[in-house]
Amino acid sequence: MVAKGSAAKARAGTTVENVEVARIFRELADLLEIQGANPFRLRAYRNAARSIEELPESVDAIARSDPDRLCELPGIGKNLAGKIVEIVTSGTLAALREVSRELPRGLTTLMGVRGLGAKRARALYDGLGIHTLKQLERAARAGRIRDLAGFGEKTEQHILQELAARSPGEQRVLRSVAAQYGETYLTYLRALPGVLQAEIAGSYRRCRETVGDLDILASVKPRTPLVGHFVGYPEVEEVMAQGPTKASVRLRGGVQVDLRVLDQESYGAGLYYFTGSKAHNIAVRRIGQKLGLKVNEYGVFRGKRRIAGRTEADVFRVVGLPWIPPELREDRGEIDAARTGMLPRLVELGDIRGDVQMHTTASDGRNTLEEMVEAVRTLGYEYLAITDHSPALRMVQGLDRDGFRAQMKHIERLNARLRHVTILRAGEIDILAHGALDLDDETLAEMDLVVVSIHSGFDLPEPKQTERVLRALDHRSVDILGHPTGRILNRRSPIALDLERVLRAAAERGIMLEVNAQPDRLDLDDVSVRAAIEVGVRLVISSDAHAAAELRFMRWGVDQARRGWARKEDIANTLPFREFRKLLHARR
DNA sequence: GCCGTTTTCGGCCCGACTGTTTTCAGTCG
Repeated sequence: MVAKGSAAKARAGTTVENVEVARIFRELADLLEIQGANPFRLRAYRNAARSIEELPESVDAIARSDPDRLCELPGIGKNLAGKIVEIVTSGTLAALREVSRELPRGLTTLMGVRGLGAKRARALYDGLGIHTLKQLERAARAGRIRDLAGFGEKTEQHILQELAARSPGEQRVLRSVAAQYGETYLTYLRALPGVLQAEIAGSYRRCRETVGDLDILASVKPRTPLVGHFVGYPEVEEVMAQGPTKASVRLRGGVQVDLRVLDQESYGAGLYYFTGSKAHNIAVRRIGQKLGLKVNEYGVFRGKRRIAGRTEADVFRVVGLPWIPPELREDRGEIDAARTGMLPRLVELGDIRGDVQMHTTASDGRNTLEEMVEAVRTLGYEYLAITDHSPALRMVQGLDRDGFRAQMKHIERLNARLRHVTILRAGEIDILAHGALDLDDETLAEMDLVVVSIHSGFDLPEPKQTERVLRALDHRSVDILGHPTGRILNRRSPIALDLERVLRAAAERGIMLEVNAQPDRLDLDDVSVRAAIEVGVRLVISSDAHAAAELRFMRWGVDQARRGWARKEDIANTLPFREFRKLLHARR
């Protein structure tokens, strides 16, 4: 199916997406694994897939214009460069067709079932001819799987459970939701006497926008029965595994939580190890190896002697690196940066001086302007922009020209008597179908700050969508492009946009891009944040609050920006009000 | 299949738990 879709696209003359190339490589790796191919070859395909996925520019464009440059991408050599060119030009991959002559493509979906890997997929196919989830379920129900060598009754039951559990809960959990589950669990665990330290590690600690599961790490005094306490948590629905130092449970609501218990001497090494990412850990372990050291979750060892483990900083120190913030640990260049003293000093929540997108009851907000101002004051910000919607957004009753003018007058009166905080007269103006703005030029020119966003026409093809956005950015009153890709996590894909061109245009015109901090938007994403900074685009982090309580979403946006290597100076709303205002004036 | 402050050949991260095994393979993170 993958190859067919690509072929159709290639014929239509449009580009093959990076994620699609990555998916083909992953599928090929899975099939090769089932065939029993050299494991390092599989790793090469999977590394390449990841590398392509994280590439902020189009691999299709590189393949067409300058194929030699493909070999400069991490994990891509001559062979894989050739395969990328083949995918981009023909839409298919001969190697994939070849493997699927021997093995049905569907076999790889079996590997998506927890507990089934390549070996068992192969056994299921060879023994029972199973290559779809439906066949798998039927065979399990009929009790035919238990007779296969290496399988048993328990495995069969487990497969049925996994199949039953999977349909609704395949999505990753939003970081903000994971935070609620995780922090409560943590409080419960810490309350057990004998628990010395406990933290959430994994992708949650790395501040990824979504998490697959939660990894909790704890150190205890000897003989503390933490695993028992862990599985006894009232919200636990199912205990999936339980050993002396490790356990996995599934909570009501479907979130999986893993616990690892270590003693204090190993806590730092364990925290480091289970924070990941896997790719980062492997890279650092390799450095350790070259120094004659063994790095594992219990510490760093020279021979049998542990030379580090109590803290993360110790682990980094003995392999010759400074401590690297978890947000950067993705093996995207942070290790080289650390080695050469080039790690960025990342922006922090405390650096934020203003919030420049929020809504009031004048459009779709739930609190009045005065209530929002008061809430902003409590947070200690110096300024805020009120950015109610424009008229095109019918369903929320956006403001029209007169509405905005009345609101601006109102704000002027409020500003006259406010101290310590200034309200910017602003709006979130819709970008209409062909890139025109949803408010007259005169009113726009009177505003202190103009955010423009797309709220309709999400499905335009890339060239049209890109032209539409570029045209909107041509408007001289525009200051900020709001939630630039329009994606909603787990619900709506990003619009098709040539982000490179948009970034270049924004850089030229001094237009800022938003990192929208709504936990289901987090738009721009981490890779795009970094790409924006690299071409010199200034960013803002905005809560886009639709209620006073949502002003606190700012933290999710800051996390996201940090993952994109953003420093304080990359984020315009870390500026004091005078300087931020100067920045706005300089544009006009 | 990639990659190189030991290398263009010979490496490529490491340990816990489960279930099916009589000492370990498979899977996962």
